[in-house]
Amino acid sequence: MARPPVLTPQGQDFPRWYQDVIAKAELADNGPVRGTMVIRPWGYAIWERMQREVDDRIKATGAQNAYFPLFIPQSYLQREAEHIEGFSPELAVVTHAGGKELEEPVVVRPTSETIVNSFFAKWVQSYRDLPLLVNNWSNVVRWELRPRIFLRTTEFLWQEGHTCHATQADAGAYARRILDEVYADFMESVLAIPVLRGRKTRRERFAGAVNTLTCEAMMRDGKALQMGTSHELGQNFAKSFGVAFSTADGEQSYVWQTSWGVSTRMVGGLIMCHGDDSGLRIPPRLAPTQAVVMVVKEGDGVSEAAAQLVSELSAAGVRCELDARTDTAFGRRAIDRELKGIPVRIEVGPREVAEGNAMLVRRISATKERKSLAGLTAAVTEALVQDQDLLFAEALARREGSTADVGSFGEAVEAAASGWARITWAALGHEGEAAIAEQGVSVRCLLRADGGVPERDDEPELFAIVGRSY
RNA sequence: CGGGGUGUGGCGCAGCUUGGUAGCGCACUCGCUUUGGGAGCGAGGGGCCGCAGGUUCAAAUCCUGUCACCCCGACCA
Repeated sequence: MARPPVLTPQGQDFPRWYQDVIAKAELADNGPVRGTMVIRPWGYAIWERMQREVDDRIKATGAQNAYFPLFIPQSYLQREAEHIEGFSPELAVVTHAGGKELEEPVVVRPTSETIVNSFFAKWVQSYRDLPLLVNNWSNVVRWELRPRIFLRTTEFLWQEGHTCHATQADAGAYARRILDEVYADFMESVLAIPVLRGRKTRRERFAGAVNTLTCEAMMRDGKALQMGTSHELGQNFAKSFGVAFSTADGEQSYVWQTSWGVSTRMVGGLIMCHGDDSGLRIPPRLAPTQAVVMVVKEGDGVSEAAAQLVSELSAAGVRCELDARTDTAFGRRAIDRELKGIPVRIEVGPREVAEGNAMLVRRISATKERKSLAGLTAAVTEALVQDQDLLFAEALARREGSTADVGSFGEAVEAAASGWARITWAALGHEGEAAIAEQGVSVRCLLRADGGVPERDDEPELFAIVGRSY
């Protein structure tokens, strides 16, 4: 009966556990080119759910989707000095095509600020064209030295938003709105991942931005994951690309811009924030399949009862599927669903049908209860709501319990071995930031004392959250 | 780029020291028995031993070179 565990236990080797879950839950495979990945149907279904939820929120802020090209003239990248300096080490450049060498090499987009702005320059003429709010769902390529599937891949999928505003205040407010209403809301209410919203230090800022806002989450091993960023670009790109407009007074002015993105990295965050030694745990609001009705064993009326449950659950709005593959051992199927993180399992067999009930097995609360067939749909919908909250509460408690208030660099580094440290920015500063970097520890973000997002780096009484990161 | 390690069926590994023509577990196929927490038994299929040279009657094994990948340090969603 005692079998070796399906997955390497987290406590034994976390990175190994991560690789194991991805393989066993059939999320993805490594591609043939280093750093590339094949996202398998279950992994992609999760991504599609993320896309849907994020896309709805983006549109609610007034942005519209558009598409910009994969290939960008190399010269475009060079127009913004900091930007090219930041990205040049990781660019993939096409020098040959159509059987001959190209006159001007073409880069595969690492991000689209340059090509987007070259068109914004044409589209924006008047203050009446502002704000211009555009979002692009795409793939991008950044040649990675040390790839890690979903977390840091050479090619990844994401959305990148690009906006133009008439004033700095408007741009700043919009960058903040994306952070709050799109990213943090999605991560907390759908992914059930608590995030700290903060401001990046100069060192951690996006290449070409004047301010980078971030959502930082803690993984189960205590490391931080940057789940999403929203940047204020100031007028840097506007000046490089000539994105200017006539104000109501007839003056020429450069636009103020933002850009912001979340990527398939969130899938990695989902895995590492919620997964346990039995596999994935997908929050109900995200789960592509929320409930699976399993025929445990054939018998009188079993298939009919199972089919009936599926149709009742579907009618109640539960994303639901039937598993009647009784040619495969029950234990195998049950474990497979656990690995994939499906929130609720309903087990029906001859015993249950005879008694007029079914077994409700919950992945997140790890409970198993007998329920009458008549009350099952209500019990499932209630369980889905409760377990969404339970998962969030658990992650929040873990983060709180693994964050230490410290007063020195040394203590911060020590705390970062197992979690995060909170230290005043005055005590740390840029020198401290450089010092802890030697130990592989970085400032994840700056916060106000009340947890609010700072407007400036030099506000008094700021706190730095420091830790190891992916 | 610096340090450490590994390349053997789809996956994970043994075999190498002391050369003799490749094996184990999982997975896969077929059959029977099973089916309430990774089923059992039996029978099968599948390997350029990373690549290229060399030594030898004979190389997965010894020698030389080379490539790839993994882990740890400087950058990134």
